[in-house]
Amino acid sequence: MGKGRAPCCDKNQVKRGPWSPAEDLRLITFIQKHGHENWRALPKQAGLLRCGKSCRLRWINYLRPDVKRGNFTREEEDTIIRLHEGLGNKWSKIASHLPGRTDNEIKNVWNTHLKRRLASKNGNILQTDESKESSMTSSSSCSSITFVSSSSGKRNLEIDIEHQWDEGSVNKKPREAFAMSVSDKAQDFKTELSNHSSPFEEPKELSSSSISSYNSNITNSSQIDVSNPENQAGSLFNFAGLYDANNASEEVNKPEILDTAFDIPLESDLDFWDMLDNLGSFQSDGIQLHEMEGNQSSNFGEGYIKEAVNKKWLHDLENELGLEVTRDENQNDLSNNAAEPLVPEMYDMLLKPEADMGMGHYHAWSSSQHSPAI
DNA sequence: AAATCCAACAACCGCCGGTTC
DNA sequence: TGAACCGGCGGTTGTTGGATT
Repeated sequence: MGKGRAPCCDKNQVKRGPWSPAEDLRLITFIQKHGHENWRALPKQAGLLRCGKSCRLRWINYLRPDVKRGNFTREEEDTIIRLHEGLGNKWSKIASHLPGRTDNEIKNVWNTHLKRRLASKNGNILQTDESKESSMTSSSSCSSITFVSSSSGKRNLEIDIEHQWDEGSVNKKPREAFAMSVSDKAQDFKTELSNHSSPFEEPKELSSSSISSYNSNITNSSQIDVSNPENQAGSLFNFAGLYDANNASEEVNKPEILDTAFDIPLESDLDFWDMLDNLGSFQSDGIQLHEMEGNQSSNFGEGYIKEAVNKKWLHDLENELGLEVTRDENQNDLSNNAAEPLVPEMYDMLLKPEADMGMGHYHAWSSSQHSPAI
């Protein structure tokens, strides 16, 4: 073990604070192409003015495609509580039992929810509020749609179609209340969705079991198969959905070197530009159910009714969220229209077959060593 | 409507253990 | 053998935005 070690980086030379979309994109693109064998060298190689540690944390906790977002399910919470009894604050160990969850996220959940809940339990104070809360937090295990709208500590926007239709927004936590405000607006689709098989039925199959093939060892899962366009597109969607329009301007200690989004060299990032091309063609014609031939489209049932329901719901949702953007704008300026990528992500999540549904922020690319059993 | 409080969570910091030279 | 390097971990802080007063 060394001593008197040098700091990992010169704090004066690196940018700190929230990550900008351009930085995220650069990091994602670099890791997709080259992996992350050396975190310390990575920022320089990738052209990022960030500490290697910061890059690592950003990737692991946020950008990694297999990060599962959204509320913790009741099962997950119970698992955390159980594991914490045995392991204590060994967040990374606990995280290894929870596919898609990061140690940081678990730590936060513990500190903000579970610890308090246990405290009140132990004090015999736990009563109805507790059960209310648990019924809400458990909702995301099934068909929740999560639009992560920003990158820096802001609330995620979550719309849980199946579980929040019938709940009032009273006594909701902020996030749930906001989600409710959206789903309330969508109430007029409820009838339609109940009359026809809902586009969101599929995710039910998707609970934690379908994402069990998770590799918690980041080091061994660094490489995304960039030869697979689906990985590229999926990653971009995942990434792109992280921002809102305003966030792009949020900077701390701006060195102003990276904020010209998309200044990735054309020559060296052909994959990336291919990715953008795919994205553009994907969204340029609106919802492209027709392209989902064969088994994909069959996952959602067939016929125009569902398609119409999908479209209607989606457009209403876009309106509700203020995301409605002309397709031309989308294509012309991706970097300046940071809110736009939410739309393709929505499409992505809605249209992808069940294997990918719910993986909007979650891609299992390795399944070697994880054993969820406790 | 403004001020304050508080929950949530991304990000930072410092230390530790393993590995390399 | 031990200094240096590196990734990882756990604790803590800072920022944000909704809720409450």
